[in-house]
Amino acid sequence: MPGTDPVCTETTPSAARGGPVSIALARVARMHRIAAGRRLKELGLYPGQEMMMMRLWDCGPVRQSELIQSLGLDASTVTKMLQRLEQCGHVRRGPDPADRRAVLVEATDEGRSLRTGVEGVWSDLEQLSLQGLGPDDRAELARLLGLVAENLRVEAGEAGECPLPQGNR
Amino acid sequence: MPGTDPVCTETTPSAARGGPVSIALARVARMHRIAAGRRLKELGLYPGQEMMMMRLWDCGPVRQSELIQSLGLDASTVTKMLQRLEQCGHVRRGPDPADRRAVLVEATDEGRSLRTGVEGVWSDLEQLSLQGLGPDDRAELARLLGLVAENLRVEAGEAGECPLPQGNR
DNA sequence: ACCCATTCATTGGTCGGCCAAGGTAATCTG
DNA sequence: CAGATTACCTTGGCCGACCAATGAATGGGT
Repeated sequence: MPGTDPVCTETTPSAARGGPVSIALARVARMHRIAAGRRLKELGLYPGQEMMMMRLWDCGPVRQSELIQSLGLDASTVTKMLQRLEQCGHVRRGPDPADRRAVLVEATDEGRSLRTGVEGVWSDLEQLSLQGLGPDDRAELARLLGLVAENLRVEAGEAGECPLPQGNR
Repeated sequence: MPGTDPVCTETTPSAARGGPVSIALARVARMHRIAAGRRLKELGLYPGQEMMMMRLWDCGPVRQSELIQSLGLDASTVTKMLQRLEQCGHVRRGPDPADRRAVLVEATDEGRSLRTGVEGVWSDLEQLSLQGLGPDDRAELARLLGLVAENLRVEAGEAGECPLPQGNR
């Protein structure tokens, strides 16, 4: 610790020695999100909104609470995101006649028109990320990520479980 | 718009069909971050700050610009984060005598005392995430994540490259 | 019928993160 | 040595995301 220049050009902080995979995961995810953001920006979307729209494309008019559950996000996050999406014209919101405190959400035609663009972004990103990986490597990666997701699902807010494919209400 | 109940309990949005790995990656990363956040909160840190502190633990007094580069974050993000960390007493900042526009950052003793806690959180998280994975699966996951990181590094802001292990100035 | 617990959504606050602009200091030119 | 260009940081604005607290409507007990 005397007059040494610590150089410090370590790529992995020493305190993260105990979690190499976690570090790699965090880094990859951030880069992935950045790359997604760049592409989504040209569509007029912010990262995170594309998931919302995907859900709406599949669903037709949905109650906000179902969106919250299926996305695994906080209620307030969804509220604000929908307010912005509504103001941009991508989404329409209205009261639920069956439950006067609920809100029904639906993609507008303009929102639906984003679909092909988002799909393109998404598959483009997939292709970029997995460049140079053979089919077996890709499958293996998917499998391992699935296992990790299962491990984390227990304690994290469980985003996206679907135990009952039964008629909803 | 007829009386159909689309059920919609799909766990994967159909529009994301083209990027299964990307979807899994995003989900896992978010759950991972949430789990990290829960644990870091008990240490008085917010998710993201731990990386900053790790860097500072390794480095001694560093110029802010080096932090920016090694973390791969935006300059403004680092500025604000450091302002908050300074106000919490985890970090000290001062002028660089050699360059009057630069700022030197250093962890305080209080900041250094967080290290064991953060290491614990990190390894705890690693253990939770990789539960049930054998050593070879873990190595495989690390390898595949490394490949993906390399693919994304090209276009994303390259967080954490260290091309020249040479004495700096 | 009544009250109480639950659900649904919103607001306000905080943080991490980005971008765009700006100001100051160093450095590279001519 | 003057002028333009770069590097370093800060500010302000915006968005995604969390938590905590609130209000409104529903539903269940007794």
